[in-house]
Formats: sequence, structure tokens, C-alpha cells
Amino acid sequence: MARTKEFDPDAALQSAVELFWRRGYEATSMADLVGHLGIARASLYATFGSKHELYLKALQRYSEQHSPRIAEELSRPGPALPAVRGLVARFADEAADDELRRGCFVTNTAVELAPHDPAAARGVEESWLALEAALTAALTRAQEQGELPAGRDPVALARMLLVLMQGMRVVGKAVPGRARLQDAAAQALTLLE
Amino acid sequence: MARTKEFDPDAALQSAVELFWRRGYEATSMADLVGHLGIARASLYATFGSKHELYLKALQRYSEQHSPRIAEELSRPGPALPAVRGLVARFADEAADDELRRGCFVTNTAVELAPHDPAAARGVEESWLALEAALTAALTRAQEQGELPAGRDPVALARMLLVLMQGMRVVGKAVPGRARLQDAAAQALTLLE
DNA sequence: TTCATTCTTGACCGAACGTTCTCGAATCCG
DNA sequence: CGGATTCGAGAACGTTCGGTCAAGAATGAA
Repeated sequence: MARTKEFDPDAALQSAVELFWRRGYEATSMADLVGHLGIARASLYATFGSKHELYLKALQRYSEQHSPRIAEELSRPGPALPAVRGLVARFADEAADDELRRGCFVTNTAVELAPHDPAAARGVEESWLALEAALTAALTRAQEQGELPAGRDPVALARMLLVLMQGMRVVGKAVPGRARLQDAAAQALTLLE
Repeated sequence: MARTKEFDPDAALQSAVELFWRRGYEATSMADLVGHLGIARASLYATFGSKHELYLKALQRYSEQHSPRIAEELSRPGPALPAVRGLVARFADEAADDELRRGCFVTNTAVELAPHDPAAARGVEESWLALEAALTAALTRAQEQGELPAGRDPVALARMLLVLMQGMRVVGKAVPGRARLQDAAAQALTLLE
């Protein structure tokens, strides 16, 4: 057999996530990646294929790290509405506190790549479908448990929260300051009363 | 004196808006611009300075074309609430119908350039402040005219609508389909009842 | 120990990048 | 007309881009 890898592909992919997340696709060069990942150029290509493939794998990794956490948070037994409110509030906080100005990797991909990159668009839609489904399920459960009035539409509410959360990431990335995002979150959450 | 310009700088800038709007900053090359604007490379530099300056001028031009229209729509005499509702509904429609997948030039700039480009960030914040102010004024007027209950907070509602509108542009750009955006807009608008 | 295999390293590739320059032709003012 | 100026077209600038290749070091199976 042959020689074993000296670097950890998982750790390298994680570094790629951080770089692409912070700078986006076009503005990140392979030279940047080689420097930041600490592995040789050829090893990078041998392990991940191309810049585009590496980006898609980084996006997938990001989703795998964040989506389950959100789904778990929203499906925990007990009252469902506080979980939804907490999630939205946390999004507003994270978006406002975003010192590295990274925003959300998925949102960034939606703006920069999705319109002309079918594979990237698929990754974005997957993330959004998962988030929408988790929110819908939680809101439906809240309704069944009497936390949310019967007249409300869980699907429509989930969609409105999904769209709002994308906006929060965009606004927080471009302009510092928490007042705007906290007002926005607070107003949206009055729809859940 | 010298020879007069043979091309129309205004029309050239408009072409630059369309190209940058559709493809973003990094993904648009000077060669693309030269081809699309129909003017010589040297003339482009003589007239607009650099790629970065051209982008900033294109962003400014975009804002000058869109902001006044929105402000006018929201400040028209008569009932104020229908104007707000109409604006949000129009945003949802435009975002969902975005066949060129351009999104909003300001939103795109917020994601791609604002985090590391102070001049671009200033342009984004200007647009958002103008939109937020116009929405706040309209909602305040609606309250004075008895269209909106007295307890509501016009500033917070305006911020929530601003953030939601950014999200709509992002979602519409990445994923076709109107159901999600129309649900989102409809839910948000119930806050204005 | 030998040998096939796969790793790392770093030089290297052609193409594309943003920008500047040269050029002759065209235009205006005096 | 003459001299100044700007035009279009394109060559050329040095740099950086994404991607490849050749050579040697390191490894595990026999």
C-alpha cells in the first residue's frame, strides 16, 4: 500500500468553510486557500478536485453543521413557541454581532452563486427547505398545544420567518448596529401571539 | 478645444448598471464592460476612472433611479396604508418574477462588497436609511389618519419591512417560485391591520 | 529489504485580470 | 488652415488566476 495523508482533510475543509464564508467565492483565490489551509496546492486538488467542488463541499459542510442544530432546537419536547421565538431572537443577535461580517454562508451563496450555478442553488434550496419545514413543524405543534391561535397559517408564518431571517443576515453583514434587527425581530414575533 | 465625445456617458453608465447588477462586482471583468458598453477601453477609464469607481457610480445611479420612485409612492396624498401594502406586494412580485435573477443591486452590494468596502457600505446604508425613513413617514401618517392603530410602533414596523424586503430579494434571486414570497408578504402585512 | 504506491513540495502552464499606452483618424476652436 | 484634444481599436504592461506536472520523500505489503 501507499503512504498515508499527513493532513486532516476534515480540518482542511473546515478552514475552507471559514475562508469562503468570510470572502465569498470569486474573492477567494486558490493561493489564499493554499495559505490558509496549510496544505500543498497539489494536495488540495487531489483531495477536493477543483475550487468549485471545494466550495460546494464547504457549503454542504456548513449546512450539516447548522441545520441539525436548528432542527433539534425546534423539535425539543415541551412548549414549541418559545423555541421559535428564541431561534428568531438568536438569529437577530448573531446577525447584529457579526464582527467578521460573514453573514450566513447559505445566504451569501444565494446571492453570489445561485443565479448561475445550479449545484449551488440546489444546496441553498435544500437548506431553506429544511429550515422552512422545521419552522412549520414547530408552529404546527404550537398550534396543537394551544400556544398559537387556531386561525394562523403555520406554513405561511414559517415562510415569513425564513425570508426575514435571510434579510437579517444581509442587513447585519452590511451595517453594524443591533437596533434595526431587534426591532425587526420583535415586530415579526408579535405575529406569533 | 477638443473633439467632442462620441458616446453618451449616461447611456454607458446605464449599461454598466445592468451588467454589475446581473453579475456582481468580481464576476464582471473590464473586458465584459468594454464589450457591453460599446465604448473603447481607454474611453471607459478616462470617463469613469477605474472599475471600482465605475461600480460605485453605477450603484449611485441605481439608487437615484429607484429611491425617489419609492419615496414618491409612499408620500402621495390620501390614504397611506394602501401605499405601504402596495409597495411590499410589488417587492414580492418583482422578487418572484426576477427572470434575470438579478435581485436588488443594493442588496447584492450589501452581501458582496459592503463588509470590506467602506464606500460601498456607505451607499448601501444611504439607500436603506432612505427606505426606512420613507416607510416610517408613511406609517406615521397612516397612524395620524386613523388607518393604523395607535399602539403600533412606526419605526419598528418600518425596520421589519425593510429587513423583510431584503430577504425577499435574496430568496427570489436564488429560488424561483412566488408562493413563498407571497406568503411572507401576506403574513407581514397582517401587522399593519 | 524491496517495491509499488501515494504523499508533499515547488516550479510551472496558458489564460485572464485591471490598467496603461500607442496609434492614426476625427473633430472642434481660433 | 493649424494645433489641440479626444476618439476607437488594439497591443502590451505586470500580476494573478485556476490548474498541472515532475521529482523525491514516506509509507505499507510482501
